[in-house]
Amino acid sequence: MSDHSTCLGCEAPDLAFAQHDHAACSAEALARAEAMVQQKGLRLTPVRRRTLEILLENHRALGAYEVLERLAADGFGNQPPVAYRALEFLTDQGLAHRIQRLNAFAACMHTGEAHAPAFLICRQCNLVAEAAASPVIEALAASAEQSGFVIERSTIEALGLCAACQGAAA
Amino acid sequence: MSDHSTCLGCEAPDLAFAQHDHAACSAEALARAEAMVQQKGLRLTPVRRRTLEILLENHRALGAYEVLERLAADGFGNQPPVAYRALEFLTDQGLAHRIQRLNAFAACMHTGEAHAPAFLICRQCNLVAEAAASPVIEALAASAEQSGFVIERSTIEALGLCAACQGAAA
DNA sequence: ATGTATTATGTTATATCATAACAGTCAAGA
DNA sequence: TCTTGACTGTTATGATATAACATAATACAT
Repeated sequence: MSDHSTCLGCEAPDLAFAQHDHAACSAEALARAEAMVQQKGLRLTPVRRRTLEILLENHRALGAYEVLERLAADGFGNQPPVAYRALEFLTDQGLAHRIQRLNAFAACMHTGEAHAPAFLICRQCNLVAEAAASPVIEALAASAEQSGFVIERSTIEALGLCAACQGAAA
Repeated sequence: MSDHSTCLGCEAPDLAFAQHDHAACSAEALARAEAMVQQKGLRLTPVRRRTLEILLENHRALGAYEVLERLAADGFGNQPPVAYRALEFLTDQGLAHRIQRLNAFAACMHTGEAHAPAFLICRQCNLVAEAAASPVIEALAASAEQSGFVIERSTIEALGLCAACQGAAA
């Protein structure tokens, strides 16, 4: 599955903040993950799959220990490496992203698509949306190149208020 | 002092990676910090001043515990809050920046100037340069606004290789 | 100059985040 | 079926960060 014609994330870049059929949204991400992993000859083992499901439950970022708690409740190991390893697998494969600012992890909403993500983090409701960062990164790369610096990986995270929370605060 | 005609940082956006008179560079940043703090009616106390000096010694980012070690050696307290509080003061006042990716802190090279910084971090020599992120952030803000998200603070950090380290690696 | 409020520093204790190292288990292919 | 590599679990520890309270310095009004 590399066809994104049905990719909810692609239709709504700020999906997390929009009303949407979340059951479909997460089911699709899971299916996409399974296909991707299989195609690479890797294994979406029970812990890994469950970890992804947990992240997919909503568009918040979860700390490793939150994930661990959930995994332990489901009968998996309850020591930190269990969660960290599953999260590492998911982030390595692009199925999840690490949000530096929160020391937390969020499911990827653009699995399979080459994408340099930027994150919009609502400080009120904690929802995290994955926006396209390509133009942003290109601008940065161009400016960096003036001094010969070559960018390999970038972190772009914005903290603010989503539309709903602005309304609520007012 | 709010005149930037002599601001080394302004002349060379990627100062950290360029050869420069670092004694002058750090002395200027310190002087600028003192002026700025005084003008705001705040106090650049000995710990705070020393902390800034330590960060200014080179263009690397230092972890709080590295700073603490240095402070303790200079006769200040040797418990974490000593370093964290000084660093918090400096970052609150815009005299230093936190590098999320490294859990570390770097002296600000554009004190007093309104600036949204982006950081270029060389993974080889660990130098950190502070580049202008305004265009980058504006692009991001424009895209975020489409869904009504309002950005308050952003983190833009790029990891890569500086010109010198590319040469060394080759 | 003296008392009072504020700000800053120091210390203890603990919370939170993350990984090294090793042992046991499972799955796939020779 | 044996072996190999990958995965999971556990123990232990390291690294980063903050809460809470006691003491000290400063500012400032009287």
